Amino acid sequence: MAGTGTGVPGTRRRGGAGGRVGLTPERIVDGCLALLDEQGPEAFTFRRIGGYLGVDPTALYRHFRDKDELVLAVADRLLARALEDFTPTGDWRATLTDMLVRNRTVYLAHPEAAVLSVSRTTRRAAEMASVEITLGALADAGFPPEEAVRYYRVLVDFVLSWCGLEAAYLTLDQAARSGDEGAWSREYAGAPADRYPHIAAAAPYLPDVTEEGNFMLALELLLDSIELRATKLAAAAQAK
Amino acid sequence: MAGTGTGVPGTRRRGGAGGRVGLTPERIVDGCLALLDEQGPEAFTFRRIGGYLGVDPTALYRHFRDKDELVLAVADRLLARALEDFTPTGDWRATLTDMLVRNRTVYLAHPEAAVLSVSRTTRRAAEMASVEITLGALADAGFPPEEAVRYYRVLVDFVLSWCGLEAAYLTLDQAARSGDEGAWSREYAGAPADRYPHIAAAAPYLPDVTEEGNFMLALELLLDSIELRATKLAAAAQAK
DNA sequence: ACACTTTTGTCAACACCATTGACTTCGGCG
DNA sequence: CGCCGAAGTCAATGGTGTTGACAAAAGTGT
Repeated sequence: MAGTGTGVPGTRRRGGAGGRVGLTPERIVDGCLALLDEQGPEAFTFRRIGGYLGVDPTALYRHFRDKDELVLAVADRLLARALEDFTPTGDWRATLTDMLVRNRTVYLAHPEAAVLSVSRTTRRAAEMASVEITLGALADAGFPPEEAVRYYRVLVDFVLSWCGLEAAYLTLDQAARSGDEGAWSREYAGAPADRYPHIAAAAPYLPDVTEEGNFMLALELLLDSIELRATKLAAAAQAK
Repeated sequence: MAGTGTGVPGTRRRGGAGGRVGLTPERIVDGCLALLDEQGPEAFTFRRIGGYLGVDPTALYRHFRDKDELVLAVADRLLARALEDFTPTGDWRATLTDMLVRNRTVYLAHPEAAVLSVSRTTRRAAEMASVEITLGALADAGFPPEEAVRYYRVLVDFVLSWCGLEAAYLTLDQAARSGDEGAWSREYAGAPADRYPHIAAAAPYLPDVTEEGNFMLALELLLDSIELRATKLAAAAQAK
């Protein structure tokens, strides 16, 4: 049944497709992103998306089999957006940093989509491009493919998992967040100093740690080690 | 309200508490873990938990204000289990490694519970103990509190997020997993070598990366950098 | 031009979810 | 013994994703 008709294959809607085309996957995805920006993550609902697009909620099922597929579509749009105006430089470390930071930025801009998508692999164009860039940068650093693969996996799993956690955190509703974030420093500061001396000593500095700075520090630590190994590798090759 | 009565404070149920005590928070949490292990994460429902414990679902509200509080209790139970037979050694790096590996082991043993709990901060006994140990190890390494706090946050967020991703991956249903995991190496191996030369070169080595080895490498990279900074710090202190 | 097929949106309904309030039952304390 | 608060039950509410039967619209084949 699918693939019948006389239309040229590859065109937008081949031969015999009818219906009022007021709704497209693209428009739906755009609507989801706009809706998520305006209202919170709790607005990511078929009913509210439908209402936002002026359409019956179940009409979305004509374009996406279920909610998971819709989420993946939104996620893939985000990945593509992260690479939109990206140009790798000659510095492999700057290239890696730039790309990972871009990924984080785009994920955190739409946390609920990130939460559901970081654990999924799309294997589409945007993802392939990211992988190629990462592996290329590691090759520039001087690593042979079998070693570059290991660092690549560390870096990609690092950024995906980290963003997943941050995004999950942003997705918590108000009650849970106020219970969490605010109380961190407050409750830790109130810890009995005799039972938890190190916590008591460290508590005053806890609010100084920002999410952004925390991510950047972790990334810096990882890249420091990788760079160190690269220089050692180069030195060994030199010596031989 | 709380703390009234004539009973000895600290006893199980103080003075004037009545009712048939067939249900305790401990029993509920145990039931949740057992239920999550037997059936999937989709079993984490007041209705199904109640049915599993042979009790009305709404009875749980007598012990936990809402579902979120129940999740926190489960999360803290996992943390406590990770610390059960833990004894820090004199080597700060070995201590950190041991504890983080323990956390991962416990989380991956209960992936469904891990997914729900890694993004939450419990601020309860087990978590406090973990934090104290971590900060203590970093203090042993020679870091002042304001710097130890930063590395502590990196390490805890690293292990939580990483385990969250691994656990989320383990909990994917069959359809999504077969779509994901198998195709990784397979589809990347089939990538056109002219468009993705680095992927083509690295593809043969991709199956060599195990989840366990990947985690250990990431942890090693982080600790390498931290240790390096510790030695530099010690050298600077020596020179002065 | 007309019937036909396929798509697209609508409507009503189902099953499940967390959560609430009123009600019953129980147990220890005064 | 009577009381009062705690523990458990029951029914109901408003929300969710998802499904199936139906109606209208747009292109195609003849």
